[in-house]
Amino acid sequence: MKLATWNVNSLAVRLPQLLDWLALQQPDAVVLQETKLTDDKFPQAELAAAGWHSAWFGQKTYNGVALLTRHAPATNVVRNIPGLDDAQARVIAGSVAGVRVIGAYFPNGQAPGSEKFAYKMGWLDALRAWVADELTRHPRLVLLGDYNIAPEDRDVYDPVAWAGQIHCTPEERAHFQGLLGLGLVDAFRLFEQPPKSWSWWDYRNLAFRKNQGLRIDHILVSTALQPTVTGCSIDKLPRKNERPSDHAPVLVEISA
DNA sequence: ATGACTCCCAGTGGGAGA
Repeated sequence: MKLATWNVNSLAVRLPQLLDWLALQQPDAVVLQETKLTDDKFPQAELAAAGWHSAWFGQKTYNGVALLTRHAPATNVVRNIPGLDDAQARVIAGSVAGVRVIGAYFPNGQAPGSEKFAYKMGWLDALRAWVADELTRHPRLVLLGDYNIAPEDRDVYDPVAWAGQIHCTPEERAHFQGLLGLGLVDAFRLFEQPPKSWSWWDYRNLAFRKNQGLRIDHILVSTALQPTVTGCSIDKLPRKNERPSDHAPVLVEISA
């Protein structure tokens, strides 16, 4: 099966592109972040007309996530982290063909020491505890989305300039390692990849043209699934659109 | 360079993103 994650930065703006991309890639399941739509505005009919089942969870202006599936509706759908009192719509999980799929839009964190950074840390604590629990029930699990964390210096176009900055702080990287410690592996790094592989490029400064970006969108697979992973890649093509999201989709292929 | 762009809600400016 083929799974994908894409921060679309407004589903209202990106829906035509998303439909084109789904037709091209034909994934089995896709998680979206930053839909920026209240639930009443989710384009369920348009996606259904294109052959997609949808589960969604949004809010006004910010955040918002969705889980699209090709063959059947996702089952046992969960919205946000159980037990975490969170006003922000950041997580949607569901079971797809025997795989537990958790799509997440991790908090940005703004700047180390800020209130939003503290929120990010608390959210990451809750996520880790919940994913640990999910793994006991669902050994075949994929955690994918916009992590807003660049795990290593090789995931940053200018690691000196970004040292200690948001997405690159030791605290955020420790949380990423903590998720790996649950028994998850970064699918992208299971394979040889082009150097300077990023999933996000700033809209400003001709950053995409200069390939100045960060790898902050990730697909973590459980150790039970790891032997069945046959590929993982970033699809830069949508970032070349006339009106792109600032993020590119990431895809993983699982043979089982 | 505390910028640059894009999106949103607002309403002709400002917050947020990363």
